[in-house]
Amino acid sequence: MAKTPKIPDPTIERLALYSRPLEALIESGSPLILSEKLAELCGVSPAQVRKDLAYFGEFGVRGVGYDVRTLLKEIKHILGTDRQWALCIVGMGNLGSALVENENFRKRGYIFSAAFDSDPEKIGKEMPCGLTIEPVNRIKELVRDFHIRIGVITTPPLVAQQVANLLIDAGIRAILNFAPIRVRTTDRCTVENVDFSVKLENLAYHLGTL
Amino acid sequence: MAKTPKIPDPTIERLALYSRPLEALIESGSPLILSEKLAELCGVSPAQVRKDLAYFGEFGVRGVGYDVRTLLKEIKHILGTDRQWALCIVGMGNLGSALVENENFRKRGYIFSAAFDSDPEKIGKEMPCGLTIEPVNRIKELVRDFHIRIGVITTPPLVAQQVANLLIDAGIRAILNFAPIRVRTTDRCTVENVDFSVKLENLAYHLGTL
DNA sequence: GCCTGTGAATCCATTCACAGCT
DNA sequence: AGCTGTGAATGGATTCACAGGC
Repeated sequence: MAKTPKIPDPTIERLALYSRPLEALIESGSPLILSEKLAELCGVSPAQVRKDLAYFGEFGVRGVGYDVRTLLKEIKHILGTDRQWALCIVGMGNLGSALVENENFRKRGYIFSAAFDSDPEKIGKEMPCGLTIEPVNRIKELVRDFHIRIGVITTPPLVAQQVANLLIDAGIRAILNFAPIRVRTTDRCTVENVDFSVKLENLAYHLGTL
Repeated sequence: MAKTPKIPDPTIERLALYSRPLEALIESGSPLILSEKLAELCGVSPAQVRKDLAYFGEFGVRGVGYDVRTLLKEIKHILGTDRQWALCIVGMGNLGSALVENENFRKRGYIFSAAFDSDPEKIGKEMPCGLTIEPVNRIKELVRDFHIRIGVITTPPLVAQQVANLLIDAGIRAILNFAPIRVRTTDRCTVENVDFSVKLENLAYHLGTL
């Protein structure tokens, strides 16, 4: 990947957004798309779309538009979605179990290669997707053996930080955290937090008192 | 709720964030917290904390700090987390089922009052939480009867927009959408999107090619 | 003519630095 | 003295508006 001078973080978040309708467009034929149309499909402004894409190169043709197929390929390359990524997940409750079965992940190249829990009841159980639940003390070993670079945390909040530490210690470089606390990391390791109730509270606020 | 002139959206997102450690602090005793400490727990700057809170009033005491208990109460009031909200959810696959069982929601006052699916196999089944899965054609009726104001979408992407339309038509004022497409709404209805794979692609990008 | 690519202008959020209370 | 509350300054991201190329 070339030395990209300074890309706004929101931009790379939107690139992922753009790829969704592009995938659909490939199915449904039309080979060309305009920034205006793509913008509408994603709920952003056309100028935004053009600027975001321009950070990475000249993917369009002036006076014409963007070729859907090559645009998608470029975006996937930028994001790294044109390769496969091995994931592990810690905390096999309802949410964890739902995630490993989720087709959306696999379709985009994210493969769950190991699942962990601390509950002796769960350890050793095989899941519908074929994975067997492993004890947390095997994290380091399996992360190494399967070349896992991304970890997913779906534990209760009280143990999330400890689990994050275990993952970092095992060499994990990126964490997707579903527990409703901020986990702390070293700068070797990136974290993205997904907190459902934060989103709900957002909605509740906008609903006001009515 | 007072006429709040112009609150940045990120601010209200962070209010929800602040409430998490505050809840924990109430358990563990200490009645007072400084903006600096709260900031550290949430991974933001102290000035940010003070500014965010100041949008809504003077909750702290100069030279002293914030009283944990009253601060949490104020935040909850602002966000509307001091009341209960009835939710409905459409799409009872793995993810939907995991969400309705999630304790986190209930603890914050979000109560699932109805669950819908279009699969005849699933309709009529009772879930561990006690809800029975209803057919989508009862959305309007049940939304009305249970005074539901927030809808959650956990369907496959292809039907998400139709479902959103049904919800809006039924009078829903806010939607939490887990399907990986942008759903369009009227301005009577707010949407928050939660797209896991966008987050993963973010992480993959930051990992680069290594 | 038409739509992309892009510097300039605008808008918005965060940080700074200090005034104001206790 | 200490820490919050807040206008002013800074830093970034979005939008504008037009130049560039088919």
